[in-house]
Amino acid sequence: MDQADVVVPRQRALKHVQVREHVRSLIEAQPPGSAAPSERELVARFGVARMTVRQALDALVGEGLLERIPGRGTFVAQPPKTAGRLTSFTEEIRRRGMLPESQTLLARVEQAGPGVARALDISPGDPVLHWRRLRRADQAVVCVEDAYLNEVLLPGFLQHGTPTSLYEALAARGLRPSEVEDSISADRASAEEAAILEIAAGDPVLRHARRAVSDGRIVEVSRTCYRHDRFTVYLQLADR
Amino acid sequence: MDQADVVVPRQRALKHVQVREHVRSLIEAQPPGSAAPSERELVARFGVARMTVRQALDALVGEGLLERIPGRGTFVAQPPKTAGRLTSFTEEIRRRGMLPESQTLLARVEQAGPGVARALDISPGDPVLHWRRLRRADQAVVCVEDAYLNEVLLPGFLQHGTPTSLYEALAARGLRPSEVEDSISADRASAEEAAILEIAAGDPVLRHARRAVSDGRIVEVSRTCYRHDRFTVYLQLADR
DNA sequence: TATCTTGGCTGGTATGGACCAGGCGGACGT
DNA sequence: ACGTCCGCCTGGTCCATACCAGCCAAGATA
Repeated sequence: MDQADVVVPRQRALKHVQVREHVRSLIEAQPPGSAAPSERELVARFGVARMTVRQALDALVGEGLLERIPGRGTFVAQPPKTAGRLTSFTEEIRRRGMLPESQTLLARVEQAGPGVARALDISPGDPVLHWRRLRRADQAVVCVEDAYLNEVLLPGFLQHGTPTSLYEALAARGLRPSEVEDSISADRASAEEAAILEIAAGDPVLRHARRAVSDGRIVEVSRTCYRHDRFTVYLQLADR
Repeated sequence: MDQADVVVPRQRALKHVQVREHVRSLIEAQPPGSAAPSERELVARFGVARMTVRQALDALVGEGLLERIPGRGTFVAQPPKTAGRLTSFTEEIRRRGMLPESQTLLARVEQAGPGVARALDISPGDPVLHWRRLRRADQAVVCVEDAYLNEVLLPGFLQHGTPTSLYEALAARGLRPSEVEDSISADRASAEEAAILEIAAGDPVLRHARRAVSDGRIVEVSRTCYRHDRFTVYLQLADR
């Protein structure tokens, strides 16, 4: 093996990706309904074939960012539409125009118990990161969350301070969840939960359990207990 | 205007549609993982350009029916995966292997109040079907549901008895919801709800509100109140 | 026999040309 | 002043060709 084989993965930018990202940056600040560059215009600007431009636009149309109207042009599609999907607490609170905060109550490596081990698809006793946070929105206490992370996938995850957004930290490691299994139920607050959430024991709470999968690997298992008066889950589902 | 202009809209079958449907029929009986015809094979078979074949296969890949593997071929994808989506109470209970039952407490045409009118996107005072049902799973009381239906879209809906499954009845009229907006929260049972659900007033309940859209028209708005000890919402979400 | 090379397959990217139908506005004729 | 028609622009469809990278098995080589 000579040096020539030790190439940096210098992926030469694909034409259609260049065009796609250029258009994406053009339209992301545009209001819905405004016109995107025409296909032939992009052909001239980038010096590429029209099929290449169409491939780029197809991707954006597929993402729901653009809308084609034959005979008229290509336009920025209506607002996010099916927004807020697969979001974390931080992202969800921000989306509602509030300021998310997070106070770590506990962050340590534990040995997985049988329940957590099964949920994370590891063996009981394997190391897991247990991270308990009290979460606020605009200063008001909203929920307490216990997250269990597969330590093997996240070496030294909590060494350099605790990130604000778990999902953003996972994304930075290429482990952003792409699929989740959630369960949502109502229950009574335990004495411990009530103390943390500043409510009375037995008050209604919303429980949310999540198993998050990234690239076929289970990266996060969490259980969250919400004050019933400060949080509602909103969902948009579509059959396709 | 002569007769030549009065053409039947004889849409000559588009090539890529022909190829797409042919491949669809080929693969719909195949087990996941089996190979689909290669692109060049389809080019030869249909006498079309490869771009056309790719356009056809792109559509099927987009539908999740096919999966491309560079250097290997195109294969029938794993089954839909994301099962049980956009289901009604009846379907959801059946999916859990229990027997759903429904007892109509109220079924009549009312004048829409301001809240329901806004949710149904009609004017206050317009006629709406109000249908309240007590719902059971394996005989056990689970929830009470208030559904409001757009009377204009469903003439004589409750005339010939009340259907068991609302969604199946809607499907029979081509109005099965394709998109829904849900909100889920925890709360305390009101005195009336508690009496119906055979629990104590103030006990925790899970509230579920839904706006269901079919073909761009809002067909159903409902509010459901679940006993916290007998129902949990399960969800599978995926980013795409 | 075990390893290496190679060529034939796959899908992925890209070019450049061609024609169609539909939206739309300006030029034209009434 | 008004309506019609035509030409330009748009995206939609389709063709023929070319080269790339990855997979894989068969044949060549050590």
